[in-house]
Amino acid sequence: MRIEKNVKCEDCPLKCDIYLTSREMGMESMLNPAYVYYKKFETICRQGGKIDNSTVILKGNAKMFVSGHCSRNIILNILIPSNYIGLVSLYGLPDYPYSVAALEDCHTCQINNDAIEQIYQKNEHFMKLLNHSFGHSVSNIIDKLISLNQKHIRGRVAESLLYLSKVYDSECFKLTITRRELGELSAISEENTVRVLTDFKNENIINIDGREIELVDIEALSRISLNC
Amino acid sequence: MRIEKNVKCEDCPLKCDIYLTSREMGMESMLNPAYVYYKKFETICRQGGKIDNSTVILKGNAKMFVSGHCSRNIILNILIPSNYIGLVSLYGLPDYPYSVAALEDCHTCQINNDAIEQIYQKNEHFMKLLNHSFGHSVSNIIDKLISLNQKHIRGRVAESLLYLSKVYDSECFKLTITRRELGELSAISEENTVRVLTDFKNENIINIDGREIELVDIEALSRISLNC
DNA sequence: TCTCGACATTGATATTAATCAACTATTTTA
DNA sequence: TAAAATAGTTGATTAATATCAATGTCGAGA
Repeated sequence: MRIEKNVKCEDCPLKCDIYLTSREMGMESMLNPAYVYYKKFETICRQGGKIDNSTVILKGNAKMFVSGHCSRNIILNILIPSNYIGLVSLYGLPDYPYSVAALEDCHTCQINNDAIEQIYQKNEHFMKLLNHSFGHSVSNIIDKLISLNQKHIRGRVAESLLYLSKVYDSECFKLTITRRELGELSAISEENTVRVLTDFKNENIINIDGREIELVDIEALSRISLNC
Repeated sequence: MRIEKNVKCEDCPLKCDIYLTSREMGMESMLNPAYVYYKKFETICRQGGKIDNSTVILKGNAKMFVSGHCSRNIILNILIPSNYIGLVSLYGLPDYPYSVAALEDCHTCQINNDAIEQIYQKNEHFMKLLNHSFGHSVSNIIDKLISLNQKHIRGRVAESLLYLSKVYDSECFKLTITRRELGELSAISEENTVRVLTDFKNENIINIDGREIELVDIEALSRISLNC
């Protein structure tokens, strides 16, 4: 982790959103964003830690995960540039309910929650957006709950692959996560993750070359993902 | 389901909260709460259905659950008088992410969301509360996610019993749910639910007499619940 | 009171997925 | 570059839980 000086961040969504409103309200000078750089594997925020800022990923991938019992992790999301951390908890929780760790070197932009809170205290539109995002969080986690509990490993891996395809916005992508982490995304063991991937390959549903994955038969993946 | 006329609801928390603010803002007359009665087993709201009101349980128990694949259910919460339905989704989601069904005959108070929204549009305090409640929802479901995925059935049943003890606010309570539903609360089969209950009884951790359950050794239950 | 149906219980079996063990391939680092 | 660490793979075994089958119990209603 390193604070970066003299960063010019043209396309920082957090700054844009907040910057515009703060200027509108003449509170522009309060923002003082910090640009923070994390090396691969570094922790960006830790489950149980105090939330005191809103962070947006500018560059690099990160994983949002929860540490369960026996230090077994479940990955909730893969974060890509423009994704927020912490904002979902503004006014909500004092502590992070999850951890975030860098999968690659990550550049972030962080703004203190006090500043955001003061600016948005009377901004109904922003609060609505925040609530909306909360609602979707609840909905996503409920979906995950059902998947993990009721789908078999083939369905869970298929779902994860389809999810990653959406995240990377292509049917052909290079994984930023290990097989173990792909397992944690589906909440199954590393070994079974590999086995299912191999099966899918042999069934000509996907192509694998190391971390390069190509979804060949999306139709089949969707069908497998929906079966329980 | 039956709309009840001429109900006097002295201790309706929804009405109180909203009533006070609406009076403050001179919008009292917009509320028009409906008092609705549901017979045991009736659906109070259905997963995927449009959310157009906020409902508070005045009397009776209900279950909040999600229907997964193969119409297998997972119960998220048991609702008791004073618990809200739908409010958590105000501004958030257009559709219910869960269903609620009456476990007993239930009396409810329902207020149209449009009315609440207009009253609270500029009420920062209420929005904060709403966000706070959202944060806790996320947090609770994440906990459930970890439990279901990483705890064994003994731990999950122990956790459910401790949860029910909190809901019913006593170490000795009469279940409002069947064994099957107790299983759905722990996301395990009915048969294994019975087996674990019987084991707990033989280990003198609980006493069972039909639907009457007494938690004898809470210490042990907590320990079992925390083991993975 | 009898019967039906929902609920509860128990044992046997099958299935699923985790774990263990061994090994190969690929990166990192000294 | 060699050695060590990390990542990926495969097979065998074990453990956990679901499912199936049978039976018991209780209350509501004819």
